[in-house]
Amino acid sequence: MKKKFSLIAANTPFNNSKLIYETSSIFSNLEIGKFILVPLGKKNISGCVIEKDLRDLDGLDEKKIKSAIAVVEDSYSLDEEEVKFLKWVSMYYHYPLGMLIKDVVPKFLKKPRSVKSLIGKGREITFNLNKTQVQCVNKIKSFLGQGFSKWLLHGVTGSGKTAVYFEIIKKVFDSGQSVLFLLPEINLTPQFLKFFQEHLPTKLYCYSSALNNSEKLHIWKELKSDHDPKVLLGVRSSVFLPFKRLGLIIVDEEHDHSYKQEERCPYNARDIAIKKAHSLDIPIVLGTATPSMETYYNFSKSLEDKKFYLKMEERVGGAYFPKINIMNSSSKKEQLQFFNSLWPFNEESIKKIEKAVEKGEQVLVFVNRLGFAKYIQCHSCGKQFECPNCSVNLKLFHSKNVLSCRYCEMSFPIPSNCDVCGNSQLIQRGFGTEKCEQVLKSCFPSRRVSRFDRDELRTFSQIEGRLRDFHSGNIDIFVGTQMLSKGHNFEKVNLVVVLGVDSMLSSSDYRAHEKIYQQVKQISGRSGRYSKESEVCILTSNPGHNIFKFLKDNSLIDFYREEIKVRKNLSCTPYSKFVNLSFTSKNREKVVEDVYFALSILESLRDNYFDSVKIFKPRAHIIEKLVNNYNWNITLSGKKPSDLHNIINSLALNLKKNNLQFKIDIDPSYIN
DNA sequence: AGCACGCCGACT
DNA sequence: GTCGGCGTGCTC
Repeated sequence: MKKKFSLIAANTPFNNSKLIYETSSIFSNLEIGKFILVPLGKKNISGCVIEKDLRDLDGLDEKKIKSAIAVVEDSYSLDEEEVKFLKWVSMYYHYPLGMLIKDVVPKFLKKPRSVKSLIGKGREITFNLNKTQVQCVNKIKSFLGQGFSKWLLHGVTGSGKTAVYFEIIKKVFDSGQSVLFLLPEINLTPQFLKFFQEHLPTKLYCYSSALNNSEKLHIWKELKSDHDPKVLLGVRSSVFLPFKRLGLIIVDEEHDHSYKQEERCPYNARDIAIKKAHSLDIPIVLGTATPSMETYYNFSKSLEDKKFYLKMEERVGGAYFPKINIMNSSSKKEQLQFFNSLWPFNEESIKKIEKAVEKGEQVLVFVNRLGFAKYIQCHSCGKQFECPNCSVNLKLFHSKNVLSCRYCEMSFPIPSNCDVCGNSQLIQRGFGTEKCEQVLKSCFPSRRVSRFDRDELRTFSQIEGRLRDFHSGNIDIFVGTQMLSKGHNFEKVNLVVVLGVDSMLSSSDYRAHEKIYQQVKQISGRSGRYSKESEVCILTSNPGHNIFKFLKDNSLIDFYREEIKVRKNLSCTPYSKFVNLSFTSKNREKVVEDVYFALSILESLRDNYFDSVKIFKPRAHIIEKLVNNYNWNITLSGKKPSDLHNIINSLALNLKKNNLQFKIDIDPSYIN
């Protein structure tokens, strides 16, 4: 009998993860998508069949090809559509298919632990939808079951997006189809889950990092075998789940950067969801209060695009927007921080907080940094205490009484004097949540001040406990990081104080302003959800900055119009596509040599074939040394995506010959 | 990515 | 001596 060969995608970067095996001796009819056990080196590993009956052995000597061993299990396989889809993701992100499959398909287990799907109670609920909500629902409904359509639901915080989602989801159920509801973070699932559980009459699933592999595999298998309509609430990795009869995808908080995976395959789940909706020919709804620049642009290009751009500009129940108050934190009086016991707050903000708590309200304080001080410095010689493994200063934590690095595990006891000059006066620079907590506690000794950050709260139940404390009124002032800014509904909060905006303003990333706008908007959404009068105080040493004008006037569209001009002039996203190439080595000279070698190849490729590609000079990553590895980048940009993809492929071929590895990040979420 | 192999420094 | 640290090289 003639031998048959198949192409297998396995978890190895070797040969771009695609390996050829002889499969005819064991399997007469092997299907694409099956996982089989194959020998690789001295080990047996599992891989997915991506092509069968190969005619071309890619110039490989037949003797070198080994025989596959066994099928992993019949019920554990991908179907051809999934393989096709994953192939596309692998191509688009230039990430080896076999490693992608390993990343997004739950590992095989004989007997996965079962997860009880929740059954919604389906209690009838009649929303009093306002006119805008009804219009949005009707528009989207009229396109359901009509194939692919892409919607932007741009609704300010508190405008009632959930009700709109709910109505559409119900309609999709009526036609017997399932819904994928994507959320950027696991902490946002409970509130939606609770609501859907109460009012939807169907099976509900949650999919997030809170599940272990066993539970993930169980859900994965259940989705494959069970055709009943269901809703799955999930984080980014759930775009890869194998739904049967998927009728709708919703991407909530579309602009959120948590949709971008930074490690392994750096994909953006929102973009993949759009591609998935397109290939399944179903509608997709992107919801947000602050669209990303690229989404805003995509929905404003033409009149036709604008038809799918739905705006909800009012808060339901006629609630008002908080007043945005920009405070100068570097007025003369505040400047002398050593004599100012209120720093990083100013007098005005402390007074506001005092007034609010006296009224029996609660106050939120946002700080974008953990710890007590950003770093410490010798007063005499200026020495800063740097991490020995990373090119960053060590951060001071009072609670743990250490200096520690946020990138590696290193921690040191706080030194009593400078190891260079012996001086014992070490100044604390910068601030974090701990510092703010301390200042507030000393300002308000009789009030209950509490912290909400990942340093203080390590487990899911700790987070829930602390939130319960706050909701029940046991906490007056809550100091937290971004993890407090999303999703929560606080009844008695009408004052929010935002600190640390200045460090974001000084970022070199071209998206910095967009991010600030989105974050501040998100944070202000926590204020005054149930009140007519509420306020957001932003402390900055640069109150005259343009961005604050837009924030104050609540004029997002004006801000975007201004910002998009900048993008156009600088040829940034959405006018140009970016790709980041990163090179790493333990040896600084080596990485610099590598990156300039890559540059020379790129330049000649560009000159000969891809003149639409723009190449930025190699430069060190913002944190050049990370856990003893030196990181350098080359950024490419261009208006022709195909040229970008082709130049990367050519570069990869060239560098492989030289045994040089690098990482590719398509549409990176920041550029330094 | 794993994994084995091999070379060197430290320690019962 | 031998245990174990991690640099290097290989895998259809």
